[in-house]
Amino acid sequence: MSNNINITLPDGSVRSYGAGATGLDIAESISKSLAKAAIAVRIDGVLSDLSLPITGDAKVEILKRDHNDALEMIRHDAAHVMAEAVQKLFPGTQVTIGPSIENGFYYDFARNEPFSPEDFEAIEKEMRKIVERGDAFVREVWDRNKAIKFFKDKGEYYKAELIHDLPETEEIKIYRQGEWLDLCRGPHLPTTKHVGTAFKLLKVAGAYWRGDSNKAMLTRIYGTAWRDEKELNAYLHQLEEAEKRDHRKLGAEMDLYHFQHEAQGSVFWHPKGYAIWRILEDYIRRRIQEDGYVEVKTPQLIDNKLWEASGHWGKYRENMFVVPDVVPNTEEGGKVFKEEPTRFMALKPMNCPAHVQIFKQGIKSYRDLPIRMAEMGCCHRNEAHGALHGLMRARQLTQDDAHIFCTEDQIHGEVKKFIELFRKVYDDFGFHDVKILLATRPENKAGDDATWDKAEKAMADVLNELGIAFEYAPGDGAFYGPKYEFHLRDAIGRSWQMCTCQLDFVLPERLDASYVGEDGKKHRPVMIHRAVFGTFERFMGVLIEHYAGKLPLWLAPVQVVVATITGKADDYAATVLASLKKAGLRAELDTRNEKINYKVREHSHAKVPVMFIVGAREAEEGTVAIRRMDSQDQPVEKLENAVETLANLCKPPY
RNA sequence: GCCGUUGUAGCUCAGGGGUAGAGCAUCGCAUUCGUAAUGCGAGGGUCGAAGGUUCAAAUCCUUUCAACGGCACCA
Repeated sequence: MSNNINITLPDGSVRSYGAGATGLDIAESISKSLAKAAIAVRIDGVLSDLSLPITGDAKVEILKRDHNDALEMIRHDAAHVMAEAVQKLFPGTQVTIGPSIENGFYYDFARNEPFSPEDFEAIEKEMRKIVERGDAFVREVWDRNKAIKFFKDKGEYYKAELIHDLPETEEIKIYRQGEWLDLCRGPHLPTTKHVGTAFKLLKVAGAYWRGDSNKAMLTRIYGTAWRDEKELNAYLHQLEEAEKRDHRKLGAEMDLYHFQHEAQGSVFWHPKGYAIWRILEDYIRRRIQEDGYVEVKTPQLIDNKLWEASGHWGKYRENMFVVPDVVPNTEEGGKVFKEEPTRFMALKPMNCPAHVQIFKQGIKSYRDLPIRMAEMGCCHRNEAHGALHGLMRARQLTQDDAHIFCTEDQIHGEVKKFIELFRKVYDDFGFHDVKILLATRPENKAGDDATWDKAEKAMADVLNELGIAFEYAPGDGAFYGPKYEFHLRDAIGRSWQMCTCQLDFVLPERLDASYVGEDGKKHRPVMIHRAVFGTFERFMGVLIEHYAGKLPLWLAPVQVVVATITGKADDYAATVLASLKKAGLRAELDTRNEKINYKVREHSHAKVPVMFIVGAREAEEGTVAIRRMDSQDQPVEKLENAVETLANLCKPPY
């Protein structure tokens, strides 16, 4: 065996080094400046410490601070530095885990006293000291039992548990920075100095140990870290900007809707908000009618016997609003119910069981399939208080729902048809960055594994055949079948599931739906649950944030305001408004006794996309001065031309 | 549901044991104005709710409700 190893560099050149040479050795052999700038090394594609000896032939890439992976390492190291700082300042705090995340890092601590944002300054100060100290991150491999004992002796029970649960095959790696050390799989930057000072602690939050709500609640500190101050400030600025796009803030400012305590989690839609709703509803109706859907309406309150049969009573009850099927007691000061209720109904949390009931009316033939049964279905879900989040997570929600009853042979065609519909719709709304997941069987599931195998394979096949990239989300499926999840991000980067498409082999069986096949025998239909918007509520929330409230003309609740400069133009302004309304536009009139500056400012804030401004001159000449949002231009046009042009611009895309 | 933070006028916020404040918004009057705030005046609050401490509570304490940030759960 030779003592030399061949290292292939990214430019294709091959150099020979003694076995055990490190990334740093290689960098030094290339240039002094590279060695100085190097922060990590990629060995055969695996990110590693610069100081790790390389034992065999390998492809090696030296990474500098400007590399994308560097940012992740800076954040991970910042988490370690924070953990040391916290343990120094708050003795007795146990460390648990602290990964890098998108835009930053966090560390979960176990401590009886919670941390407060007021502690941040002290922690950051201590972190800067540790960075300034510049200790090397030293990698050590420990014996498993020694490591467990070490951490237990230190009172670090969470760490000991982590080590105990690591697979036998895994090396127990410890990274040391000066006196402080932590269990970690690495890799790390050469020294704490490399973390830099472009970091900031952002918030404290509770988080369950190992993500399990039955386990202890830890305190998590979130921070962000960047290569330099400039990047950090840009990010903090971006956060501020994102706050301004928040649909809850814009919803109030634009007078779209409100919430109040008495109907927690349910929306009071104001005229303008509901105008947007109706535009969405009209649009999606046109789309699904073209695709051969029929529309139905089903009951809100349904006896629990149906929910028992469908499986919701067993698997979904904690999310349902249950209503005793009893006449309430009306005695003053008496109990609400004289006796403990024994019969129950429930507000529907989903539309599917009701749609199956419609399917089951009469006898269906294979010739009737597929049946695409749609409903703008209003559902109620008893969401945990902490889960509620404006329009994104409400207790009353309305899905643009449909269930497609089809044969197994039709699955491919129907799913494909649906994905084409999804693409058209999201394109029309300007949503181009959609993440697609295939969610597979959860633990709490109905149906046998063979059925699940079949369903999951069918769904993966369709996407593969259509050449659509997707990722798996193991365990995230509905209890009755696997599903596609289509996720969009909100203003502050949170991802929300919108569109969905779920295959279901279970419910038709449970509710005994059948059709007569070509062979004259009974068969089970397959059910495809799908929603394009998902829910109107969430779709609107994302829509508002996506456009920062500045909705495209066809969606704007008020498309144009006619604003007068002087009372002398009031009569003319009324005729302008009439022409706009006649052309089918959503128009309003502002003849208030205010200066035009004031009106322009106010309607701009209300995000009205177009203003027709009329004064004495326009009244005289039969024209309007047109002001588009965010434009300094004020072209003056003949009224008829202006209305026609605007009407064309306001046409829905479909 | 769990951890933390915050609740004062319609909105944004100041005040912090001794008579409840500002700006914007609202209403009235004046002004008739050319593209992001015209002037003057008036009205508006059980200080989230309940209980407690105190001569006195918006302020201190307890409980509770809600909102916000996470976690868990999910469209």
